[in-house]
Amino acid sequence: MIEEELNEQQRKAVEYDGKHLLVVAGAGTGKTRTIIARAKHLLQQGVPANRILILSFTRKSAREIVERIKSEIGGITVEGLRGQTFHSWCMDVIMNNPKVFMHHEYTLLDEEDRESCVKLLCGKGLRDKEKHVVKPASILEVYSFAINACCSLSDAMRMKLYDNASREDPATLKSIELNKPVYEDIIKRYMAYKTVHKYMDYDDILNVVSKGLKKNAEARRFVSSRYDHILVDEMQDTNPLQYELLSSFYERCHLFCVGDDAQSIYAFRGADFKTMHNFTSVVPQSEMMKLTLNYRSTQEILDLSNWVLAKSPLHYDKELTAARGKGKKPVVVTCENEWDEANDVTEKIRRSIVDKGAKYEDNMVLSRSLYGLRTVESQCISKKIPYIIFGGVGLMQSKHVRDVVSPMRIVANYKDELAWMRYLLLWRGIGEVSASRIINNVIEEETLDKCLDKLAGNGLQEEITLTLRNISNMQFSPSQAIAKTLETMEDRLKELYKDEWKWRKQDFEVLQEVALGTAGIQEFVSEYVLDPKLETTVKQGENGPEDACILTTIHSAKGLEANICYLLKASPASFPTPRSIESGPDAVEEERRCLYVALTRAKDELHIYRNVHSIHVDPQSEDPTESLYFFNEMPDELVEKEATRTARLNPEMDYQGPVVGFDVTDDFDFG
DNA sequence: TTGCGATCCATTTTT
DNA sequence: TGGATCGCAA
Repeated sequence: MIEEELNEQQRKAVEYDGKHLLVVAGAGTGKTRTIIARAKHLLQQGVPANRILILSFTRKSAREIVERIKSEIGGITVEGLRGQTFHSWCMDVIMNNPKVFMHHEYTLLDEEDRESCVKLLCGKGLRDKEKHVVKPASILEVYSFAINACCSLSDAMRMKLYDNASREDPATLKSIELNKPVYEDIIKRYMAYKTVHKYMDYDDILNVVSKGLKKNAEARRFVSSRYDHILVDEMQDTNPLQYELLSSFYERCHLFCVGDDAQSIYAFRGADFKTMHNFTSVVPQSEMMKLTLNYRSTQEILDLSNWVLAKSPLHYDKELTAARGKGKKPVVVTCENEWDEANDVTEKIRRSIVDKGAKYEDNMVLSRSLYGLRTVESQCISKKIPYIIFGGVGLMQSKHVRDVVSPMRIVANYKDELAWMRYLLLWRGIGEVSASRIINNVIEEETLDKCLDKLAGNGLQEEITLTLRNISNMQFSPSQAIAKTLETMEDRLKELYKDEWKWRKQDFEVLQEVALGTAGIQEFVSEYVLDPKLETTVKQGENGPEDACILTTIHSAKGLEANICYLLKASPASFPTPRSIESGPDAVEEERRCLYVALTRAKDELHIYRNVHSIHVDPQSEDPTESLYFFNEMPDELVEKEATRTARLNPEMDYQGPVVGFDVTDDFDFG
């Protein structure tokens, strides 16, 4: 057992014995450690493990916390201790209380299903009253925001479609009022469609429980009496809907919430970090505490992070101090373009291994977007550097896996129209029209078997029915069902994916592995929507998956740390993005917090990349991408500067400052 | 109606 | 870079 020392602030929080507590914890101040210590403290006080609930925002951190508790707490039984996302917890609540919520036999829609659903309802070429094209995705965005932020449709439209324009702007208001019926119509039809087909989307999971508990005092009493303590991680990402949900537990449970307002980067999902500032007035009988001592980074890295935050017009009241003391200054690397950047990053990674004896996993590459990781990824491949991508499209979302899962979904719930559609369209000779006809013909039957009999009567290719029958006969061995499905579908899949099939096929071995952990088709298909266990993609497993460098989006990096961090594309027009500039100051500040999250991941070394053109940026420029650039006017003493060879050879580059850490041996290998 | 090829498009972030 | 969409031929 690792008995890590808690500092005074942490200990006070951990041993808090009032009702509700919010711990405002800066980056690297031991947020997770505090939650774990709290859980441990409660267990030692004799609180049964099954009366403690740990909630987090992402699956990754929920999983990590529970794993760490299990490994760090010896001697006490942690059986029944649960760490879940808000979504998976609410799903459990729905399943355990079927009579209260009445949604236990609904099929979950994932993001893609949901979009095809709305596409269906929109028809093609839908336009609003001002003749602008309305994209199904933006309807969903507005709808989802309204639910999560608990706001009106008009407000959601204003935030999402009108760049968060002022509430008073008459032109905007007029436009919203004019177009609202268009959105309202589709949304209503979407909601009706979900009800008819017994579908539930991500937002419904929270909404059903939150509203259900709020309305029904009896249910509230019953459900909340299941727990004594609720520990909430990443509190700054909690949106109004989740607040509402938690409010049903104020009375009977103790809340222990941990978060950092400066790391709030989920405003696009309705989270508002300012709510955290009001915690003590919103939550009755609550108190607030702070953690300010940083254990992760060296002072130099924190100095830069503090500077970024201090330049914000918002007041974060944060000045982190490094418990570890001095180290190396962050390095700003100027490069020519993204290939030059990727080359330099991968070269540094390679050298950290060869020269310094580091492991691959000591290296973390951070990017604003998934897209931005591409170049580094391809360099990793050509240089044979093993890597893991966090925040990537999981295996479960990939096309070929969904293809194979679709017949399984049909068997799990043969009324699942969307699954039928996807499955039938796969086959040669069946397009949208025939597929709809077949579905209408078949779906009214009373049992799956009758359904299949009727399907067979349609004179279709034999494999279409055979695949479904096979799965139906293997209801309780999903792994074998996958194998059998591959047999009957392989010819068609080969035809569809051509030479890609060779590598796509390998994914199914992993999928079968996952399926072994579930009791049946039913469980397999519903679990994968909520918790696709394969959300990371490991490639280039030269040293096996145990040691690989981490490529991640900043959003997925929250809670992670690494000795050496590389922040990509920290150039103007990237920090902040033009898009956020258009959306106003709030969005720009969210970008700043994003940058802050990125900087504070680094323990020892931080390399910040920007392109050559960033050097010419004029803070007085008319162009907001230049004037708002976060690294404008950065004091020289905070960082070291260097340039890649290519950038340096660029004749246009008239950078006068010192070029540090650059010599011939520093260059990359052209051969 | 289906399926293929060409063209154009845009690229935040997550449950 | 690929992805989604559009238009055209079978």
